[in-house]
Amino acid sequence: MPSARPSLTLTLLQAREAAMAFFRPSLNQHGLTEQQWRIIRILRQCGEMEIHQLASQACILKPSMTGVLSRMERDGVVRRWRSPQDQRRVYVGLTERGQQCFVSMSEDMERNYQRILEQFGAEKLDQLLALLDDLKQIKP
Amino acid sequence: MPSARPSLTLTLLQAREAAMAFFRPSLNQHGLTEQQWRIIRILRQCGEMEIHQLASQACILKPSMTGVLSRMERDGVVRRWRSPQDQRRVYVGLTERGQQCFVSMSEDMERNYQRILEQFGAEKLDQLLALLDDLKQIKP
DNA sequence: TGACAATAGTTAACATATTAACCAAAAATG
DNA sequence: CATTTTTGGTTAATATGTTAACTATTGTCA
Repeated sequence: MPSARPSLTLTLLQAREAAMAFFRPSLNQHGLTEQQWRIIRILRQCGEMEIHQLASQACILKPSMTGVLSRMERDGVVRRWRSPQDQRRVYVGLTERGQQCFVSMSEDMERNYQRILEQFGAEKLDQLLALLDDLKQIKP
Repeated sequence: MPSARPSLTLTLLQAREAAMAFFRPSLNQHGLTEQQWRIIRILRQCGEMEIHQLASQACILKPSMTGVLSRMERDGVVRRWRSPQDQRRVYVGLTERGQQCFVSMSEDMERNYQRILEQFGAEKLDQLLALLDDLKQIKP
């Protein structure tokens, strides 16, 4: 029964699960998956972009992206189009319905975020986000 | 193009991906998935336990657990048995092969961990783990 | 005791993760 | 200019995530 060092990646996962528990009910009510909401949030904030950029930011691998975007396009929340200059590149952006989807979610999400702040504290959250931003920079 | 607050859950995910990038090659070489390694690591540290306890610690939902444990049992790294007192409860533990699997991985994992420490720093890692442990406590 | 609720796991259906293999278009190179 | 390499996406196969519904077993309480 050796008492080993705590696992960084497992602790990150457990902490994220604790935070996600605040948001999951809202996602379910709006019929959105985690991945779909990440995409909507990023596209809302950064505007249209190429698929591989979006995949990198949203932590979704390209093969998954293919399916996720197909379903979101089917549901009318995003649209895709190829660059005329470079036929390899495909751009993605929110549709009007996608914008509305973000707006109708944002009040709920803000409320959930405040509940986390109440339990965790604003200063600690700032510290945590700063450390996480640093950790994001490490490379094998 | 509103500049919103950074997303806690997304930042946690991105940071975890950055850390996982150090370990994934070793996992692949040993033919283990992330989930399988989490299970092996937890069982090694805590000993045998019930499935729902393991699921909770490993952040794996019970329906996923069914499949993961079937495959690991098929491969001979874990074994399952029902409690005679309470026929609902199923216990899981590492087999001898499972123990060996952990040992043969641990050198690699320790080396990867050290590489993260070099880039990130031991103090910052301690701070981060402490904050994450706090964040794990929040409840909706 | 018997109806009922709670618990532990599984099954089903769909969505996503992961690796490898593949294809088309563009860039690099000789 | 033709060959090769690189880049951006897709397809395929297997593993896992997620919710809901379901089974079996145990605990509760009138």
